[in-house]
Amino acid sequence: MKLTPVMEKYILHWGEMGTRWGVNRTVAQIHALLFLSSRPLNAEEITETLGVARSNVSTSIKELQSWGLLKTVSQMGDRREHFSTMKDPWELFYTIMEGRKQRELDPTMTVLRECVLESEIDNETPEEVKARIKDVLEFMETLDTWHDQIKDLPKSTLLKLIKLGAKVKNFLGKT
Amino acid sequence: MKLTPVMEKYILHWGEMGTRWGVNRTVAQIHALLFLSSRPLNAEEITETLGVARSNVSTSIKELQSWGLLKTVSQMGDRREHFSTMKDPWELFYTIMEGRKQRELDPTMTVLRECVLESEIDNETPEEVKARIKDVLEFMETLDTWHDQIKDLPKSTLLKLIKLGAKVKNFLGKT
DNA sequence: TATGAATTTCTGTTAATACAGAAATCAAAG
DNA sequence: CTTTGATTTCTGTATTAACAGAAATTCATA
Repeated sequence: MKLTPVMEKYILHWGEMGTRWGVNRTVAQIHALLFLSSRPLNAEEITETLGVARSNVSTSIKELQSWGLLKTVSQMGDRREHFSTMKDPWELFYTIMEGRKQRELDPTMTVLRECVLESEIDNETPEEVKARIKDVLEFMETLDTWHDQIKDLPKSTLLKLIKLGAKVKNFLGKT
Repeated sequence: MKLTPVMEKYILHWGEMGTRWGVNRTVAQIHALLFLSSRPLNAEEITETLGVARSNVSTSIKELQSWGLLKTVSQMGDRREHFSTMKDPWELFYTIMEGRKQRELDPTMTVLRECVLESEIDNETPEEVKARIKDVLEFMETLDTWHDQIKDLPKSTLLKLIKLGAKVKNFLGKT
């Protein structure tokens, strides 16, 4: 697939950002490419367009799939799998949030619960520390609940909620 | 500073999580240590407690400071600087959000705006691609506005907003 | 301004990660 | 059962990041 300079810029930047999010450059670049592409691409096309190793593409596709970011499309008369991704930034955002929740929030809450349990019986962890850990756990549980509540809301509702946020601020600002 | 097994577990886990967020392990561990600590610690104490190189602590402290996560405290009769961090998870969360916004959202919006401008005049970027990039930019601007609106809200107000979110969901669910 | 303690910067080493290319495995169609 | 194309796994290399120790710098105090 032929990239225009702007598409290249977009993809390269996305790749850089990816490294800040704990996914490697190639993974982020592939996602950006599929996001811009008007049609599903197969692994070979991705390899050629981005100029990375075929094997790298294979690994990265698996990674993107584990995030639930890829749709796999079979085309008539072509054995090769073709990949595409969601075009709606909101949907994308949610999917990534879901992934982060599973990879970061859930395991952390598990560890924190263990910490709370163990500190109840170890007779050496200071009360202050116990309380602090409980605070973090509670905070994360609130985030988790919130995530649960909004994860299925349609985009339009979410936008309303955001505007609501603004109103609450204005209201509170005047009192 | 002496760590109990639970504190150690907490700090080690936080370090692991740090690597998923683009900060290195030591940075995250130092932050976790200061978070649990009942008093500000100096660089030497941090070094001994975590068993990492003194120079590493120095670099990591600078990194944490650049995120606005450290308070520096001078103690009477002690030339050394002592460091502490916020104890309120919400405040912490906001501070990190602010940092991420500056490091990720802001530069990305800049690049996207450049992409939009350049694609207006390059006569080669497909309309579809232009639209897609604009969508992402618009999405990020919405996030940015939202961030602006809620960043100064007190914790209590935010909690109310979250509960409101639940109500909106329930309401919509019934119609 | 000289001194000494503390911090920061510099340098070399080690460890971890990203990556390409080759080899092996798998799956569908004839 | 074989062929063909695709994916996955394996292996070696290169790049990046983490780290320790040494050197240099900073800064408060005398």
